[in-house]
Amino acid sequence: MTNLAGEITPIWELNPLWETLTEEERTRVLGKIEIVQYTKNEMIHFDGEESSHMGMLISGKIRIYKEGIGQKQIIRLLKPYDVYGYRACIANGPYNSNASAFEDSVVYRLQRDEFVRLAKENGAFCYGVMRMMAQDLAISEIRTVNLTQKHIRGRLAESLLQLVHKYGVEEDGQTLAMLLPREDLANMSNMTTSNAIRTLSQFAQEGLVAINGRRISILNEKELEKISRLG
Amino acid sequence: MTNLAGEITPIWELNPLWETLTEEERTRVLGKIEIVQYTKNEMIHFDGEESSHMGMLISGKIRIYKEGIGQKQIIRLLKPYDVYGYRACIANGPYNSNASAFEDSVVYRLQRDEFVRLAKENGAFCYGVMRMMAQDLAISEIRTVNLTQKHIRGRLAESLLQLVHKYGVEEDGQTLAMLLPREDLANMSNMTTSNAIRTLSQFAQEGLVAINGRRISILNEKELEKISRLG
DNA sequence: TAAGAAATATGTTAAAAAACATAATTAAAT
DNA sequence: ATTTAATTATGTTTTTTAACATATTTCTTA
Repeated sequence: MTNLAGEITPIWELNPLWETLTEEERTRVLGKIEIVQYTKNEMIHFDGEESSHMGMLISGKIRIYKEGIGQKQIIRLLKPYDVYGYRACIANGPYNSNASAFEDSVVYRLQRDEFVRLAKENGAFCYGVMRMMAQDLAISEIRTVNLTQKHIRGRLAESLLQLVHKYGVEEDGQTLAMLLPREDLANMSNMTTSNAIRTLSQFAQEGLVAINGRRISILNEKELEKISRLG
Repeated sequence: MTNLAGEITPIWELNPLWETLTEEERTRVLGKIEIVQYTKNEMIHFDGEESSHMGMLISGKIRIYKEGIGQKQIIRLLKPYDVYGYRACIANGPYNSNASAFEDSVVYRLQRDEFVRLAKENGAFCYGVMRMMAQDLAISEIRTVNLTQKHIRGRLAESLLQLVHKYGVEEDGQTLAMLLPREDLANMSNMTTSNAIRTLSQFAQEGLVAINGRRISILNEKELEKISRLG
């Protein structure tokens, strides 16, 4: 972790979450933000550790995950301008998941007390944070059912589609812009790495995807959706 | 569903969530609350249906669940003075789960717009609702890992312990106060009904619990905790 | 650039859980 | 009170997934 010096881009231009801040709050917050850099695979925070900051990813990619019984469970992946750690700050308690940099990443971070102060003094901001949390809660509950009830093929298909929607594809219109190791794909999909590798290569044999090392191209999105839907 | 007439008990005496309301808001809200009765197994709301109300359970028990691929998934069980449906109201969208009365139940319910108005006009109330949601989100994420990574015995042990902590035990200090059909126990624990029955009877053979029809007594909580912890 | 480590691939075996089957018991309805 | 339906119980089979094993390839890094 390295603290960087430099100009802070006005955060309300990066994520509409901050648009409800007053002029006074904007000035204050901009003065409080730290620019922090993490290197590939560096830990950002730990499950169980008392929350100290919330953050907004500026560049790079971050994974949020929990350590299960011998296996990691990726809860969500972040792309630039996504925020993280805000739930623990609001709960005024420990983080309930780990965060680590997927690749070299830069974040803006804000101390818990500053963030909580905004939520307490600005009702519109509070309401916005709450709506974001309501969204995350719905996603989490849907996810639980998907991960527990779908079979391996359905879970993997779903993860691939999530990657498409989260990070998009390259100019060819089908190659995932996110180059994810099989292990992370497995941790997203609640399966062992072996099974992620095996199932992905089955998908390739069936012509649903094309594999070129870590580069995965989605050849038949419709069919993957069907596999995901039917479990 | 039956609308009942009668006095509304001041809700801030039932659940501290409402304590932040001003005198004016208290009077207004009390005038808006409806008393509604549901009979055993009656549906209260459906997944996907546009949210119209949030509610607070006054008497009885309610299950919140999602329909998975051919199997229900119980997300949480409510006891009196728990609230439900508030997430969908805040998100200003559809419910993302089903709610049904586990037994004859009475609820106080409040229209979405009224609830949202409180959250928008009263920052302290908004903050309280948000903290509750932060709690629910943490629980949901922990639950996902537990349900996906623990084995059957671990999942069932965990459900039994949850029932102890949620609804408590009878005067003998060990018999669950909640008489849950095996099917619901299975739906809480992400397993088939057969496996819930089989595993529970294994626990009984091992002296961890005693079964008397639907009455389950917890004989060795320590050991159940161990089984739950180790998966 | 070579050696070592990590990641990917694929086959085989073992364990876990679902599906299926059928009986016994209990609860509900007439 | 008696029939019917639902729930509980338990055994057997099949499917699914993890665990294990071992090449092969691709990245690191010295």
